[in-house]
Amino acid sequence: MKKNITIKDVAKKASVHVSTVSRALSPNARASLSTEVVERVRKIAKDMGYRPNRIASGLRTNKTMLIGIIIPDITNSLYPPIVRGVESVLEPEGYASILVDTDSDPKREEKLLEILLERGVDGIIDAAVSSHDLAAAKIADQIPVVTANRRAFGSGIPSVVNDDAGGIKAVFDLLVKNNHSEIGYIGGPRDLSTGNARNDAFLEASKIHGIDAKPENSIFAVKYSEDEGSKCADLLLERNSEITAILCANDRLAIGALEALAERGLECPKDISVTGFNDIPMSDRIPPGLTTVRVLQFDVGRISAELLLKKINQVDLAVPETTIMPVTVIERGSVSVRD
Amino acid sequence: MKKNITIKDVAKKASVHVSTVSRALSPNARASLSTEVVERVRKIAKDMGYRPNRIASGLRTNKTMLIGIIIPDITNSLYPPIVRGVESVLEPEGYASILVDTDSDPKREEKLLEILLERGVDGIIDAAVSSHDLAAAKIADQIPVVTANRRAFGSGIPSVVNDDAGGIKAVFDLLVKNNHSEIGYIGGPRDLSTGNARNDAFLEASKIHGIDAKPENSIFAVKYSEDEGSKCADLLLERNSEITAILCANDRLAIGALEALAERGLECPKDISVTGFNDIPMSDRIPPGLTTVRVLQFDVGRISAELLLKKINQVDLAVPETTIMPVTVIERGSVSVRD
DNA sequence: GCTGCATTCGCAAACGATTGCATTGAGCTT
DNA sequence: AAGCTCAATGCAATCGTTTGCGAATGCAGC
Repeated sequence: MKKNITIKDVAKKASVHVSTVSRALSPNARASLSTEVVERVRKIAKDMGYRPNRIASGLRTNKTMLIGIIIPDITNSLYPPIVRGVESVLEPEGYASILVDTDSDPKREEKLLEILLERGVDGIIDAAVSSHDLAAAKIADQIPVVTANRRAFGSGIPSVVNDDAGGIKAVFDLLVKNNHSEIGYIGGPRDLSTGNARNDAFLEASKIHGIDAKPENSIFAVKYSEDEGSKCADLLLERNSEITAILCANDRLAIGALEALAERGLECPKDISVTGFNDIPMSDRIPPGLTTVRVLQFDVGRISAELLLKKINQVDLAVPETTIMPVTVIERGSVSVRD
Repeated sequence: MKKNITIKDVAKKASVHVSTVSRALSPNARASLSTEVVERVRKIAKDMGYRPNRIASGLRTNKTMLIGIIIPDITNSLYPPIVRGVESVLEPEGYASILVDTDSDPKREEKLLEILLERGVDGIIDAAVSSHDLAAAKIADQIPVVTANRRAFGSGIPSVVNDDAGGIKAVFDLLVKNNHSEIGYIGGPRDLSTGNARNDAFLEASKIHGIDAKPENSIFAVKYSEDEGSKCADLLLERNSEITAILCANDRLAIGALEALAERGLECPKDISVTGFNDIPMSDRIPPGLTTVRVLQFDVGRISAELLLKKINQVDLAVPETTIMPVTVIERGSVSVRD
């Protein structure tokens, strides 16, 4: 594996000083050089196959052009679109991204934040924050941070999230419109802002529609998984067999719920309606087709990155603390109209 | 945002030379120092909140402890497990990874490889190579590269792949065992090693079973997508209505095929059986449950990373050029037994 | 008390790029 | 022709670490 060509090699071949090469290659500094020299140096550099060393440049300028992306788990289909959204704005600007997974472990999140700092990332997109995240808050006054999909309450970290409340209310409305009144709720984890917001919204929606939110009709999953969804659905039905619809804080919970229904010999939507949240891939293909709330994860990532760039480039520019992305109810087969 | 603490600050506070601090903090060099000094320096460094600057260290040592992961598209559920597998071995060794998506565009792949080199990654895992990839081959003699899930024929790049041939033969066997003999085939893209291998295996399996592989029973998708699967299935059925089973080179093609069947009013598996490849998430939940070939993507990533580490640490150590991971047929509902 | 050898640490040069400042020289003014 | 300006380029320090080498110290052996 051969030695890399440096700016010094180019300088020698062009018989100019290294600083001249540096300037010739830098779009900004180029102006202070004669066009002939710029042309000559650039040609020589190209011919020699010169490849700038971003490490050296990063050391000198204190900008690595790297950003860190923290997510709970890339195998969870909710997160890849966020990553792509982030990349869609960062890559054209010359940034690359270091991706890390926390596995929803706050300890790991803290450690990974530290690792990212060691590597001198210019900013961090954190999609793995807990609702009251101390680690993230601490990091956020050392380096620009934006949270995506979730928020860390009281941290002052700008966040880009989906309209969790609006989505829940909308599906609630839909259920009520279809004459459901005994509605079960499988909530999200309370230590996540999404869980928080959706749970609160469910209560509020009940109140608005004048429906008594009986405690036995609500249950809270400890994590967003299919298994949890099944368990919760089972409990719900044991506690109240009058339930005609189950509103779930998340698609995976909903899929689990569907499974639990099937095992009990209950048919969806004929016997019981089910709704989800997120519109994850395949939720249209799982029978009877999940009625759910579509979120714009790509755009969540995109806008997070835009905000982050602003914070990086203009340190004390005020950016919106909370950006809420619109959601849309996607009606499929899992909700029936009662008579 | 406050200035970072450097080794120099620690040195001053400990009233020792920076080199002493460096050695005290390095697990290897630590031995050449007295234990008292080591202890004292480490304590002071910790108390001051010293955080090593990997950029500076990388410049000096010419090792960034970064590796690049190239995949076609992280939103394709086939790839996240590979990424996690890679991370599972690299993270404990102190590596972080830069993830990039090619969108299956060879031009982009080439550009991204260049970007990774500029950033001084210590090695690259490429899961986006085409079957005859020149860009990857060129890069591979400048820096350690391992391909995952796919291979670049004739490039000499070590690859970790699934037993594509074995998987296809196994499902073929299964179909034959269930008395299917008029078998349609939706093949993979020819410019991918997976497509290549699976297509060849289909032909070979036909021969083994003494089944005439009629040209009109085979069709090749230009990419692995549900849409392509639908289109191909339609064509297949138009060309030969006697087909009783469609063997697909990939789950997404199979899902598309299932859709096409449904639109034609054909029932799977009663009228036509369908098989896939990969066992992607949700393929168990899509009715009637896809019979497919399970691949060990996490392990593909894991072993790729292990190979890469070996190449990084011992430049001229011979590593296996091809590592083939075992596959298993997962029987679900999409294959019927004919009488 | 001197020599010799280890042990422990400091010195300073790298790594490759960037950038404020100094220098050069050409062209212009008077 | 001297003085001046300004454009174009060179000089050298710097970013934070690592590491080969050499200096200092201490101790053992004689």
